[in-house]
Amino acid sequence: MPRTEEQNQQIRDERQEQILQAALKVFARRGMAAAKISDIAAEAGFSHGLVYHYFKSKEEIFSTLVKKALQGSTLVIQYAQQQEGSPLQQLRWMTNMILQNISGEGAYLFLIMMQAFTSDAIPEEVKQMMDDGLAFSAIKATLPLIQAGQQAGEIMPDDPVKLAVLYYSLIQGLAISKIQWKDCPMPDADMVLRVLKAK
Amino acid sequence: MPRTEEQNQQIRDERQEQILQAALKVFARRGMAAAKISDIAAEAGFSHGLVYHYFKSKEEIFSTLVKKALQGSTLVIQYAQQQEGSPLQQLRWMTNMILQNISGEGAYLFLIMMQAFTSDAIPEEVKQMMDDGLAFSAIKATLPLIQAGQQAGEIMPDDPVKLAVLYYSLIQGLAISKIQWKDCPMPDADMVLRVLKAK
DNA sequence: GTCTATAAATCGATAGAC
DNA sequence: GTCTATCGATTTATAGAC
Repeated sequence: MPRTEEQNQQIRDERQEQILQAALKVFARRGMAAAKISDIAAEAGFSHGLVYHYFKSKEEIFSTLVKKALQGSTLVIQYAQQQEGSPLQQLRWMTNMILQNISGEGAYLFLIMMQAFTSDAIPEEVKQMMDDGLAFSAIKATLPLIQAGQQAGEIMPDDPVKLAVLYYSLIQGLAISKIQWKDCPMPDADMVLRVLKAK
Repeated sequence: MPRTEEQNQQIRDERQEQILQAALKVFARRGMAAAKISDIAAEAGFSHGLVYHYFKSKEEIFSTLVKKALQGSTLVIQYAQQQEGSPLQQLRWMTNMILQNISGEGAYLFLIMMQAFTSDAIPEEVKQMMDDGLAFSAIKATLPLIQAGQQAGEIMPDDPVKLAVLYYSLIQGLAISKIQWKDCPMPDADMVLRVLKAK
């Protein structure tokens, strides 16, 4: 009895997701360039031929992951601004979400994004995504939140861009620390927000 | 007229340093795996054959750079503890040194170290260096400073390890931000130390 | 849909000329 | 000391069998 088209579609979706999950781990651990298609295939439990059945190239897999990571990070900021409460409370909500994310598999996505930002050895399409302003969108999108907090006297009066850099540097650094040292003690949101809060 | 042995030695030292400088840039930009020997040779202005005349392999070049980076970072901590003043003042001195370093070429060394920490695709010798405790030596070496500061009431009372993680995460994140965004506004030492200071 | 065999290209490393 | 030519291994990507 042959499979229905519906079942085939389900298999395809499943495989695609399995490959992406496997690729995320391999890319994070070995980097885009050092990651071999055979590594990804082995991690997912398939032959390397199958990977090429679902993705045109290694670059396409990497691009897909970066896209997902960027979308995810902009979403968190949007949700934060829809939360109730003062700007500082919104920032606290967002920080909590991010810290929670970092503690799980989410740290890998941070590493992928960082590779995309710092490495030259990435697909042209990914470079494009970075240049198109999506790159600093996180900082830009957070500026209104910071400025509102400053007017409310909750956040220290200083260059908002500098404060945003400070904040995201800490977040990014924590994600890396978590990967470097799996059981490292993680600070809570309020400790992170000390870099922003008014005295 | 043939060169004297002295002149030859000088040429060798010079070439070795030129290759290391070029390799630092290439490794930081492309990662250990993606970096090609021909890239390094081109950056230094030599043929790829000459690189192999001075280094046994690509791995050896990478290991040499990681070693230098690790030595440098432990040195700063040692010097900091020899500075006069309170623990917080010593930390401020150290933070200033690091921030100054990051603003220049030093950021590349941070990236190299981070690759060494996070990537699986690195030489066995380098992994050894990390495992041998040199890895978290920065955090360990800073603990006395933090604890002294807590007793003096200058630093907030909390798990010293957690505070060290917070501090170094921020430092590391700032180094990465600086590479991602060459002209990003950098905070001063006191802004960084807000994550440690007592209220 | 999945696998194995294979082509094509890339790159680390060496040998030998100058 | 420096360069060019070349080997050998690895890896991406494809073709074709099941």
